[in-house]
Amino acid sequence: MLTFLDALQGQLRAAMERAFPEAGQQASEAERPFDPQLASASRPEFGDFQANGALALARPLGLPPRTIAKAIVEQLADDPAFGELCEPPQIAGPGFINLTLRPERLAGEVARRLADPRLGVPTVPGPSGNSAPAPVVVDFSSPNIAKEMHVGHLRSTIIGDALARVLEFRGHPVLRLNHVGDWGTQFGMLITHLKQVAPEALTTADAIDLGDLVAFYRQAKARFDADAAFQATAREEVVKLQSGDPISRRAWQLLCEQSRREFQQIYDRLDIRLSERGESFYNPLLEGVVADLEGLGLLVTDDGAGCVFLEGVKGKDGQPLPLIVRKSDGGFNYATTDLAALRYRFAAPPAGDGAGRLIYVTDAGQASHFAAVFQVARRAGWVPVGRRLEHVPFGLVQGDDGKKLKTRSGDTVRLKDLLDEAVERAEADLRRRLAEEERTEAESFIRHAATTVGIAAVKYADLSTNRSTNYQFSFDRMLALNGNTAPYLLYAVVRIAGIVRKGGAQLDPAAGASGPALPGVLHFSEPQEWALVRELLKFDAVIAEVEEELLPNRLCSYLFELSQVFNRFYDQVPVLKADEPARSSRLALSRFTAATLKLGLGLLGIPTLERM
RNA sequence: GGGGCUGUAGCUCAGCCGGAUAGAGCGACGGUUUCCUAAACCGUAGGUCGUGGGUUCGAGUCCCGCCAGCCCCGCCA
Repeated sequence: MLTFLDALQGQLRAAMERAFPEAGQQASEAERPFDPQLASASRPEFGDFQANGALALARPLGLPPRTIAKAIVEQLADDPAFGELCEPPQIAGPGFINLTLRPERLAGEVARRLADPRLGVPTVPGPSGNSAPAPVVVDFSSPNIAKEMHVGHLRSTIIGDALARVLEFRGHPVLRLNHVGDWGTQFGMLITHLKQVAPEALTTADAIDLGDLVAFYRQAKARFDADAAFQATAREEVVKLQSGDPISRRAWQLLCEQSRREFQQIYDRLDIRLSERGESFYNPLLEGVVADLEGLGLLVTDDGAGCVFLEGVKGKDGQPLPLIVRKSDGGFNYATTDLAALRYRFAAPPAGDGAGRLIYVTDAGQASHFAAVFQVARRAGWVPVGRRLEHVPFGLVQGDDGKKLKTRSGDTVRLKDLLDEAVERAEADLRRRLAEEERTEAESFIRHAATTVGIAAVKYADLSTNRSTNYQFSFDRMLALNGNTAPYLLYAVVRIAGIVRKGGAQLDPAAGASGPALPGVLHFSEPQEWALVRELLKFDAVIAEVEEELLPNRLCSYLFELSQVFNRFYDQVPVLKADEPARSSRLALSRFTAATLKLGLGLLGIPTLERM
């Protein structure tokens, strides 16, 4: 619908300017040209679009809104391009202009998209001619080395991946950066502990298997908290590591490699691709960041700490709050690292990534931290004009009790356990249904279907709620076969795929040439067909919206609504039993629906099944 | 004390740049097996959109006050 929307936007504005030339002239000169306020129709009976611009003009023009609407509609009647696109407009209510696209244009658009593997979603053009668009950095997941991935990493990982997929599909080069916590004072105690319990690991390859890193971390932490001598050694170890001591460095690498292997198991299960670029990467740049802030006159030393005082952020005593970038002991902290990373990502290659847009997917609790970092970066001039810098916050994962999700014993929920349970539940559910229906399926089929459904349920539950609010985690709800859930959508794909198979049409548009030919002209007559056509054609606008607003739940809602509209269509209109030419046209709509659901779910990081 | 987020049907949540009669799923009640795997479809009931003001032709949406919950606030990330 985006191409139609663009065309109508221009036609409406031109009509408004022809209807009210003087006011239009003034509006343009004031840099506030007429806005037709074109939007999707709020109800189907109003057509495809509604233009609300006449209402806003009532006051400045001193005319009743319906009179204004009438004048605009009269001008539209003189525009042949408009006449080819739309039925005659209707004026309704206080002065809305309702627009209905001509059926043959809708049908033509369906045919065009069916022949396109991208289903009509355009790719972004380069900024100037042939050159590639600037990359988008999506910073997400970001677990800590030597710790386990837990439920706290779930949303960042899943939301970040979905956003990256949508941006990639739109043709942006995307840098998926895993900003892992691989640097900092905790490595002092970890390395000290490693040196003492397994010194051979530092000289011999694969001498030990660290195995349970979490237990290792706990042991180190326990000793650090209890033993003053250990503490002192650990502090010295931090200094050694930072000064590049080879043995300390080797120990650090061992810990990182072990963690990386464990993280990768989770990423493989979730089918998530990430480039690791941890905090240590920016280590050599920290000095320069602070020096440059000082050179810019932004740095103030307060209580021995290097601070940039924030504008518009006041503390308890009414004094401005600082962002500390150099600790009183001379060390740097996460704010310094975040500033270094931000600057590097915007900087032109080869000294940086040359990013056009920088997206941080972290929990909402870090909002003020990022606001502070962003402010300092802007004041330092590290955010080039025209580039976008966005924190994409999300709420907590809560249990049924409305509190932060914990295990029964009160521990943090490990991501591995969470995924295991989802898959186990999906499998039990599938086996029960197979038994009820007296179906027999291969073990490999059952395991594959259960894994797909279980993981999809976890992902979809997270993505389908507006990310800014906390969300209540519930296996029962996410695995429900009805409602806005992954199982419902996956099953919709299976059913529609079944219809298409039986009807003999090709599902994959890319393979269209080898399958039975589509009808040359699509014929639609029933309102249910038109409702489905209109829903299908919204896909491009939905993708554009997710790209802009970074809200995956908009795509989820769309896919769910599309399934519902399809089910209504299939319930009320015969497809396989219809006579030609309706049969082919209806099969084409079915094929289009399945393709849209598959593509949309794919962009959410959810693979589909042919049978389940 | 300051700042942020949240508050919409019994429950879980949508609600796009302010637009026409506030939506969905679950749960409850009632109806429907001519095509695909009924994991569906149709209908009924259920709302002072936390609350009080304001702006506007028009407010769930914008502004201000208040209430409640969660989170953040100098050297952890």
